[in-house]
Amino acid sequence: MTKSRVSARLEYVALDAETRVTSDHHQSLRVWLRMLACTNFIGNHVRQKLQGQFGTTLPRFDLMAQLERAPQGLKMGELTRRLMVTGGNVTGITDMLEEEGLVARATDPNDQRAFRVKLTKAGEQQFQRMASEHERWVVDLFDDLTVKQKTLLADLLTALKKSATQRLVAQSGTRS
Amino acid sequence: MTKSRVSARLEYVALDAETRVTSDHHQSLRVWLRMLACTNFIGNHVRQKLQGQFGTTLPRFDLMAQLERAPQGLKMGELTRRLMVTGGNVTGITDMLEEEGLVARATDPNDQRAFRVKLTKAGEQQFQRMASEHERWVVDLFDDLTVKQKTLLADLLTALKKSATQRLVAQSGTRS
DNA sequence: CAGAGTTACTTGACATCTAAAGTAAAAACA
DNA sequence: TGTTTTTACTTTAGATGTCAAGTAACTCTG
Repeated sequence: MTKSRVSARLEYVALDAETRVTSDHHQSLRVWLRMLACTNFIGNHVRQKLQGQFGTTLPRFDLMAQLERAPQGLKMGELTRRLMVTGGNVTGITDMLEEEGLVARATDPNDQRAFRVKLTKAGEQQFQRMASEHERWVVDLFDDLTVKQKTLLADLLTALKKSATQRLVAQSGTRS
Repeated sequence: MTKSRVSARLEYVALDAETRVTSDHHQSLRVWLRMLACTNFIGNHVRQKLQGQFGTTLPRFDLMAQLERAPQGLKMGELTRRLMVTGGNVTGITDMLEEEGLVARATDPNDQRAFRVKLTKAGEQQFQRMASEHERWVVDLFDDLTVKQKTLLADLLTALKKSATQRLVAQSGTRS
């Protein structure tokens, strides 16, 4: 009810200068919610496919994807940064993947505290099988967008990431 | 291995018509990853703010946000659809919010199985306080984007959602 | 109206996640 | 050199999340 009322309001906003202010004010929020919905939708789909066809999960796939492009291995901290999750989480997922024999922790010769996490042979093989399928799924979902639209979307996302990062830096700078 | 080779390849793609096909093929994947990174980044920020300033969580806020625009209340199933999460999850979050006195389950007169979940007075008040802050955070993160850019982004996301939805429908249709 | 199938929700097992506290090694420094 | 501080990772408690099985109420059929 209310949701449709909101949508309805947005429809005739273009006609009403008074309401337009409200619309502009809410624009960022609406874009954000739409983006979140989109991401959830696609993410859910990919997750279900990954579970159904390979019996694995999205976080495990993501971690393996990071390792796959780092043949020399990655330290836990590096994985934390790249996956944008907390360290404890990386520890847990790595434990799981290690139990499954897909990754291995190798001691870092330069630092006894750290590990280099690498894909095992089995991990590489499994990842290769999953990666091409994974790409197919994503490409398929994006299929109605033109190359130009995708380029535009990528650029806007880059701009958004930059904006958000700078705002965050500015804010934390002010705080101290 | 393959992935880093891909990145390197993407650099000089503009010069090579033969390779451009490959680039186009990977474009959707790259857009998707960028979108995911963006969403995670902003989501993490909002979550931390919500935790720090109001001691609550993003899923609770999201659920309350849905209820706030539905004064007559929403059934659990409706929440499931809108939040795009499973029913068990909605049950859990609703339980928490109910314990905190922010929402209430009212029996549905037409259906003894169902509830109408509503915000309590306290819930409404708390949500109002959170919502304006929440919007400030988001607006701030989007601040470097122009109105035109945000409009464009919203439109592209709508197109993407539509594409993904249709592809999904087409696929499940084929399957049966 | 009785039985079968649906629907609405909850429960249980388990995998992610975070935040915060803990451990041990490395680095900085006095 | 010996102490302090950082850094790298793990552990813990608790909140989400999924999926699948369970329960109870509705609906549909004959």
